[in-house]
Amino acid sequence: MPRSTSRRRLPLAHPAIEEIDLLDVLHALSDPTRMTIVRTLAAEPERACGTFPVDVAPSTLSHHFKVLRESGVVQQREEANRRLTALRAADLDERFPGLLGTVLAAYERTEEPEDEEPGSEEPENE
Amino acid sequence: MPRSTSRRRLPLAHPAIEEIDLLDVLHALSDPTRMTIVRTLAAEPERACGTFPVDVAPSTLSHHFKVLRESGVVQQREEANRRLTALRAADLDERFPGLLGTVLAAYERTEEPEDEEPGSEEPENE
DNA sequence: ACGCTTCTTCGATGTTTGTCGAACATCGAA
DNA sequence: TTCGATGTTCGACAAACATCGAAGAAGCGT
Repeated sequence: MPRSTSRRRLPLAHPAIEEIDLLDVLHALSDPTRMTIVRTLAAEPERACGTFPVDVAPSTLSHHFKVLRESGVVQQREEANRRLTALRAADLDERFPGLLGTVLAAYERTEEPEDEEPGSEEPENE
Repeated sequence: MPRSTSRRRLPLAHPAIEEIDLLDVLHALSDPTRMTIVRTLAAEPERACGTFPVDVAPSTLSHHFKVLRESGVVQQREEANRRLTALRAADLDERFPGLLGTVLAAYERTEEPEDEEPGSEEPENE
């Protein structure tokens, strides 16, 4: 059996900062599941794939991570048998200043109550 | 014969400000043709459908306007023969402060040279 | 009344997308 | 090495989407 030493170890192609396309980012953010992932990531530095508060099959989740990664929104690194995902907040902010923050703020403003926030959960009154 | 007086005159259903959905807006903005429309509109108060610098069939254009209108990004009104489209910049800014401006700025930052800008066309040097 | 301009609606078409289950790969632990 | 936990890749599939051409509707001009 060909021991390719590791297949998941392949560089995990992330786009360079200058390669990040705005339309790709907007598209990546326009899906509910992916937006949840991004919001969750905004509150934590890093997180394993399987630990996100989304309700889809593992393979579907994997697909969404691929979209987010290839659009430059998130970054993934291998750690043992897990894959840790992080927001590329700084990179995005360099490429598109203020964009991520504005989008995130816009989302939170919309879904204020009765929405289990992944990060802080202070009951905000509108 | 029922003179409905006009069919295109129907209110042209636009979502109310509070009805505007962020994910719908992001999706609307994630298409190249629609982004061009929005950019064009950002430079002018109003414009007729057929006068946008996009290269698609009229029916396709109509479809894109529908997406933009139903997501709350643009507003359309009848004027004689034509349908005038305008950006709902103020509404969007009330709903999602800063979003439109940030996205637009992000786009311009990306496509600096060799992109025929719909608005001003001074040869800017990067 | 007739035609011209503008724009929409209606299929049709081919592509992309979100979703799943099954199978596979990797790593750590027993 | 055998297991279990984690994730990915591979079809498959239905729904959504961008696109077009043809046909239709409204209004302006002649």
